[in-house]
Amino acid sequence: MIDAPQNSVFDASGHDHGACIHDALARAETLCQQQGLRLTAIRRRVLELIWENHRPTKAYDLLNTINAERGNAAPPTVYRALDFLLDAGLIHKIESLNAFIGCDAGHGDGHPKFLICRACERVAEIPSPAVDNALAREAKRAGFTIDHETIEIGGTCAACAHRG
Amino acid sequence: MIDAPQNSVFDASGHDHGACIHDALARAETLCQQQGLRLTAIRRRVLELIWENHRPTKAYDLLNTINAERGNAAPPTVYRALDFLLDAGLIHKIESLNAFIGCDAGHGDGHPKFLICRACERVAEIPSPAVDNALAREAKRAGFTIDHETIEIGGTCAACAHRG
DNA sequence: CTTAAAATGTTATATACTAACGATTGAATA
DNA sequence: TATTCAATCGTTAGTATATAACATTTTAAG
Repeated sequence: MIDAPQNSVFDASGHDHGACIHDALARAETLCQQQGLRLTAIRRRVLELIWENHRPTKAYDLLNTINAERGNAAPPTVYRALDFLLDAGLIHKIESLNAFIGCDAGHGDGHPKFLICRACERVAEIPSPAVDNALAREAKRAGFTIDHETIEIGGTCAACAHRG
Repeated sequence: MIDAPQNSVFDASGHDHGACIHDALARAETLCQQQGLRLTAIRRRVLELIWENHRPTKAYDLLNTINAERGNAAPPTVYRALDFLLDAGLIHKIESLNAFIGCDAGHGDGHPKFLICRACERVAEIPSPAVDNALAREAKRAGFTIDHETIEIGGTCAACAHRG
């Protein structure tokens, strides 16, 4: 009963973290190559740190790490890398946490939506055509054209609820 | 003067702005009286400024205004008033803008959801049981217990789209 | 090679928010 | 009415988040 829950979007069982990071970086390399974008050393390292952390990661935590490694990072160093990664669709910003998380490519064509566990700080990026459709209907009713959706659902994941 | 769009949740036609502010403050007075909360001068003024602006309003804009009026406001002056108003449900925070807007009491029991026009900066608070239900189903599927929803849809309102 | 654009380094500053503690106010009641 | 305790507010200081502006370096294209 202490095991991680099965069949959950938060499920980490069978998760090879090293492979997960590696895959994310490989996907980033491919995407940048395809789009003619430059995944420079700093940008790559920032993306890697975000995936290593595997939780919403703060800009200044990245800054401190990079500084420890290279010694000469200032805020713009990190924010510029983050801006690049956001524009490339390789990370998402969690507005309600002022933090950043890797895009897990699980949301397909829809807008990204996040379940955020306040207990373990993990985030699940979920697809939901039903939510997208409902929002599209509301927007249409209002004559509103959607550019971007910020959908961040805070609460408690199954595993943390079980732990009490 | 900004043109008033027609037939929209953004619709401001037939909108008597003075009455709108007055009504919001009257609702606040009533609610505080009912709940035994104290709508002090600062809190009342902050709420009034937010409604006067009728757009997402930044804490430091409030601070500057209050300072011009009273001369001795510091950040905690404004943030404490904002915390009170948030707790009382009289305003909402728009996370994607780090700004605050009056609660228009239009969302009923559901979680608040916002359509945010990037052109005119106006915000419509929309109810949508369909969205709430779809999210509830997704959460249930994931074994996730929802505490709070941040739903902020950015885009262009009908009036701004028409203006080109 | 040259050069223009992109990326990065660097300094400074703006914006967002909170901790801590003393002073004041106000409502409840001795 | 005086006392008192909690809520509110004033004030100082500090931390966290993010951007402006301009100099320098790197890179890809001509």
